[in-house]
Amino acid sequence: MNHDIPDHVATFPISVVKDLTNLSGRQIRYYEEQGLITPARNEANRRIFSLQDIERLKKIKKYIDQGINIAGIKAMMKD
DNA sequence: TTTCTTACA
DNA sequence: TGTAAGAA
Repeated sequence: MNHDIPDHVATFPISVVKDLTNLSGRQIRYYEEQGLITPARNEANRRIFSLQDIERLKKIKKYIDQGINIAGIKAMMKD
């Protein structure tokens, strides 16, 4: 049986993402507002994140911890 | 109980 | 960025 979760499939609620990234809910929502991440939404308008979203946030946190601002991060991660 | 949006002493 | 409020 395949128990792996495809990295592009969104399944985690924000509470899990907070624990996995050490970012606050405020930060996670703000980064979405800034277009750095685009998590999906479920029928209840709840954000649901994929492993890809989580890796992206970890990368963002790394930059934030280095003192880089949103504009700078946007430029570097502009995919 | 958890998450969402909006607003700001 | 944190936190308060009110809604869902």
